Amino acid sequence: MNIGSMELRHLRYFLAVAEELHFGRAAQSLGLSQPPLSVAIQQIEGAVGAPLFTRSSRGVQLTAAGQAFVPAARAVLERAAQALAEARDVASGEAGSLRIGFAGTMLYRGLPLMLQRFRSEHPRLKLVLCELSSSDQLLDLQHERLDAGFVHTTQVPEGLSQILVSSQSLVACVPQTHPLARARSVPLKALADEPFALVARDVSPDYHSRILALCGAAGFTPAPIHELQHWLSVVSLVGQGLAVALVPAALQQSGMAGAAFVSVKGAQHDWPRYETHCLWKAGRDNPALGLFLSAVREVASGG
Amino acid sequence: MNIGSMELRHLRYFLAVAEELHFGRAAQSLGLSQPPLSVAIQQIEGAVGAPLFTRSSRGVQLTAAGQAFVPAARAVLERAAQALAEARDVASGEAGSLRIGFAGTMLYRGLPLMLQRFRSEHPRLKLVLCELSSSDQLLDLQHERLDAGFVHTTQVPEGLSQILVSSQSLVACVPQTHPLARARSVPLKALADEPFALVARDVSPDYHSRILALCGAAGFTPAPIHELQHWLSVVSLVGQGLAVALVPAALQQSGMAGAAFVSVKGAQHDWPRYETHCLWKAGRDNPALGLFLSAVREVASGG
DNA sequence: TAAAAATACTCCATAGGTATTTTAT
DNA sequence: ATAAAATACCTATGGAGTATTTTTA
Repeated sequence: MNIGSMELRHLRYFLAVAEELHFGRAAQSLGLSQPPLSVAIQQIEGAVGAPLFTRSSRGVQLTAAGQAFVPAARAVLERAAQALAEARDVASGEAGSLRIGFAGTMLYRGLPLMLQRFRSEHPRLKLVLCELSSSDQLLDLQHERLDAGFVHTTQVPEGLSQILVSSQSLVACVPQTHPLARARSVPLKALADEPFALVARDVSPDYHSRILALCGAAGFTPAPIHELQHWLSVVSLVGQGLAVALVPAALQQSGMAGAAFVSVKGAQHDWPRYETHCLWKAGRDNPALGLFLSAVREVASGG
Repeated sequence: MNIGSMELRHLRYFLAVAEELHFGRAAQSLGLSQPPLSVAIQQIEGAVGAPLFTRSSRGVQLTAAGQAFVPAARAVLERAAQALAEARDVASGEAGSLRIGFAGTMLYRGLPLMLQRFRSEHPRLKLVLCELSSSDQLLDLQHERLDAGFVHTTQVPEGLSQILVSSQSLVACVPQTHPLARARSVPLKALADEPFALVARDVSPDYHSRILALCGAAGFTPAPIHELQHWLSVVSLVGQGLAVALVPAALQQSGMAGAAFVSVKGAQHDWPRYETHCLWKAGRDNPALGLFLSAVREVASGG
């Protein structure tokens, strides 16, 4: 008998004999008769290549190899039980890990609070956070490299489900040195003749085109246009007096120096709002995801 | 199926399917046909209590629980192989541990050298050293609480085997301030009127009575007699000017302050020598013991 | 001689094989 | 229509039972 034919059964039987030091009683405690137990022990001894017990009519003793094998066998059985339990826990959602994507602005709108809450409620669930642009997240969600993502998009692709997490208005972002910075609100058209900062089309194609459409509706085409890779870069550029922008209201919390935020006149309900959705691939089977989504729903509705 | 009926076979099969993500190919790689593999996988899934794979005609995918189970299952199999290897190594004497007893004076006669050599030759064998009186060692050897012991005795009890490790003469030990300290050699009778230090009868009954017999043969009965628990205490007492003694020559290396060693006139081959034997219980099966004993034989004969 | 493990044999439970069906794309 | 897993059913290995022998103290 080689290692390939060793089974947990052999370890269970071995430990029973090591415990009782008596084949008959060990067999009884295992609920079988003595001869098959003798056979099984001979089989492990074959696998080890050496006797594990010395037998005599006086009783049974562990050999040195047998003594060494006791804790080892116990460890295997424990590890096996643990393996089952782990898988069970992951299946029930009590343990496991989730890869969560998020667009940078979520850092100013609910994400930290939500994660903190979730972590304290489910300490055995590991969250792997990935800051990614909205479009990257959509790809990763579809390829199942992410379990869920916080995304800014109006067009939700086929096969993804969503929860609306937050909806914010767009506000004008101008340098503090700019004359408009002190106004209570400005008409969109007032931004017409300024360099305009936008997140790059491929980072958030949806909003890129939307904002251009808004400007078009207000009767101007912004020029020149600076394209940035990140919303924070947009605000930073404005803060340095180099552009104006239309940004989600949440960015007022960014604390970026030199940037002022002013609401836009005529920004009513018909205006596009800056919406954040939590997306996930429907039919994904990570059980922890269900728990995560209910936490998201709670925060989205409650606070 | 509960945990008690899980076998290593299931883990092997699971890992094969997890590897191939295809029941047919996995079965082939395991050298069996597909249906029994399907059955076995259903059995572990039963043990886990949740599916480990999502099946479709497109192929097979691991569920979250399955993903968690892969490393766990691998760990169990590795641990099992390790358990066999450990026991095998102990059986072959390559690993394991030995409890070695020794009388204190062995620290000055070969023991450190011998252990150092043995350790470098057999780094995976752990030696547990126990300083014990000769009589305690005899008991522990017979009760198999020790694998081997370095003992001073002439009477070797039944059932113990022995190797003569060293044989030293007895020398007189007197205070450096004593007039005899500067002599080249002294007759035993010169110690007649001094307080006499001995190791206690129950620590080394053999030598206790032998030394008294020697004194008797020399025509005197030492008095008063101080009984110490340890040879070093004997030398220490002498060093402090409170007694004289007959001690094994090895104690000259102890470096104890205030004690001088002088050979005894008339101490010829017919004198009892102070012999150290390595003893072990014959028929003891610790395979590492064989290696240890051959190392002892080497040192005993060679150096 | 007695107590205990090993052996001999018998049986059946179940692992594994073959043929077929079901399922999903 | 096809590819793949599940099911049904059969076979046979080997695990477990009973009776007996061997061993050793």
